[in-house]
Amino acid sequence: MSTEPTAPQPRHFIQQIIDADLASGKHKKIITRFPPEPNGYLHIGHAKSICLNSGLATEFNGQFNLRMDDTNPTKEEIEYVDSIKEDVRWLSAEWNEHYYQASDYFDRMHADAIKLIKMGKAFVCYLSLEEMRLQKGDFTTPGKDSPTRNTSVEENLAAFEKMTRGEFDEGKAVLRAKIDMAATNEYMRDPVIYRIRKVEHHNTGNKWCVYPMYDYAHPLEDAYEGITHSICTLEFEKHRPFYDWVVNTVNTPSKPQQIEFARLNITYTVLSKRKLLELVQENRVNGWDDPRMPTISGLRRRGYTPASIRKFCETIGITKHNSLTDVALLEHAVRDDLNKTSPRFMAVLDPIKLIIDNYPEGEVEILEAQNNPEDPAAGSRTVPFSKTLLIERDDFIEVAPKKYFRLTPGQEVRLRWGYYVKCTHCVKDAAGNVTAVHCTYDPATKGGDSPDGRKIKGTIHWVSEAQASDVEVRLYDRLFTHENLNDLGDDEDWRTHLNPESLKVIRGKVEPALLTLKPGTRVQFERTGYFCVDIKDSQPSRPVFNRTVSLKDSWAKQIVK
RNA sequence: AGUCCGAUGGUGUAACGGUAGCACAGGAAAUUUUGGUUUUCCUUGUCCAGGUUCGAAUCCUGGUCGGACUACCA
Repeated sequence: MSTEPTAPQPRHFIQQIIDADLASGKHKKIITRFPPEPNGYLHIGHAKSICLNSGLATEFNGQFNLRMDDTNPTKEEIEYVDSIKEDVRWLSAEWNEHYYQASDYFDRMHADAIKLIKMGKAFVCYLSLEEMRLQKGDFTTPGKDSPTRNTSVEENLAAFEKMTRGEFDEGKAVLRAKIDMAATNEYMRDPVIYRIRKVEHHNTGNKWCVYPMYDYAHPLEDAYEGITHSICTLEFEKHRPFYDWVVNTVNTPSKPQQIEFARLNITYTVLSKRKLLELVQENRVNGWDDPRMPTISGLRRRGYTPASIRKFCETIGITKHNSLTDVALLEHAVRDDLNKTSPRFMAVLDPIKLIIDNYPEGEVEILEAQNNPEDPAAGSRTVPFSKTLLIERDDFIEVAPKKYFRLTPGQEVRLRWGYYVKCTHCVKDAAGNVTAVHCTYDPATKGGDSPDGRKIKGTIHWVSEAQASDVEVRLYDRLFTHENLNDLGDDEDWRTHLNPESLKVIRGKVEPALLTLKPGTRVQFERTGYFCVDIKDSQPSRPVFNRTVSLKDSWAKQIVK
């Protein structure tokens, strides 16, 4: 039996490299890794890398490692380690038992540094930072050799030992690889591989006062773990020759291959750890998990699902050229997911009274409402109905434009799950603001169908005033008003483009069923958008709702035209 | 300035010498107890100039434009 021929799945360049490596027998099994430095919270750009690396491991039946790249104790904290693990787990990238820390390799890296010294491939240099910069040369001029470049192996061994014991102050000595000061690639001009940092490390405490540099440490970490494909972003392209130099000169048993891909950029947001840290430190947002932040924790709190983020990462693909992804792609991914999965409720965000003049005073009816028309299995709930309701202020207009299907004097609309009502008139205050809308209902249309089959164009949502609850609703919008934050002039501060209206806090009126939801629950407010119960600030029976994303609104578009 | 990398609709991508396809965005319609969803249709593209070839988005040469790099950060 043969399966129906299907179109071949498009394969990006990294999958093709792996295909070839497996076919040639270079590798039997692949091992990938995600190696964040624990100096900040993960963001959607990291999600791209996590999905890529863990996805490749799954696809090729390989292994995925999570590794803290913690070689610089001055910037790293245990708080970040914990948040990173939580976020990677939330995205359901499974590392199983393969959790590692670069700092656990410090002994081995140090031994390999001694190996390099013995080979005459590394030396201790006493040049100051400034002197070293001057001797480095530039794009067009070769660098100058360090005065200690040709000292004996014995001297270097002793000097490195002194460094390691803490006999030098910070900045007084470094260990450098001995390669070529005239190399066209600056990263090959005797790069520093160990520096002195007399700082406590969150994992190794005060055991060390010398710490390996990224360019030296990273290839070794990969090699120690047997990583086959070490995937990083484009800015490391020029580091690759040194990566290979380390692997080949130390001659590690396994020889990982570095592959670079383009990092993610999204319109109307910043995606650099430094800028995100500044937003937090300058209190421009309320922490790393502020729902406006593009961090994983921010998106989670905003109501994004892991599946929607994974879908987004799949959609944007993997290439080597820099691009700017429209945030609409992200929003589409979450709408698409939430549309299928979230139960519907009625909530009125900008209430105005609707009084049904011919409805009995004091009567309360219990109506049945479907939870999700997309999913009959989601069942139904009940909503109370009475003479005085609250509806959206937008759903009434005294003088209606063409094709307005909502309430306007003389027009009939359907109250969702309720009755047909016909608008009669409105009441205004002294200033001319509408304070209440009046209507009459047709008792024969209970549930929203009319026996005579007459068609109603507009259906609006509502809550019964007496039974409605007052809740806090947070309406989030994009954090920046500028589309491409990478495109600013040198003297232009990205902060000036912050959107002053990125957060609006309002009080809404909601149906009773909305009060008992657990924090983190995602729902749709019918005709409005997707919301979730805030996981931090909600209290029992006092939920706070975060707007994840609004529904598409083609009427709003039409009205603009 | 040098080296390296890249260039496909408005945006993100696919096509690996043989019909430029998909998704988003935008537009039109049908369906709809959400102006949502769903369905159908439409608009819009191979950076430029040469070359190789029966045939080029794809290979070659030259240009143009964009990005990365000048840390004892990662």
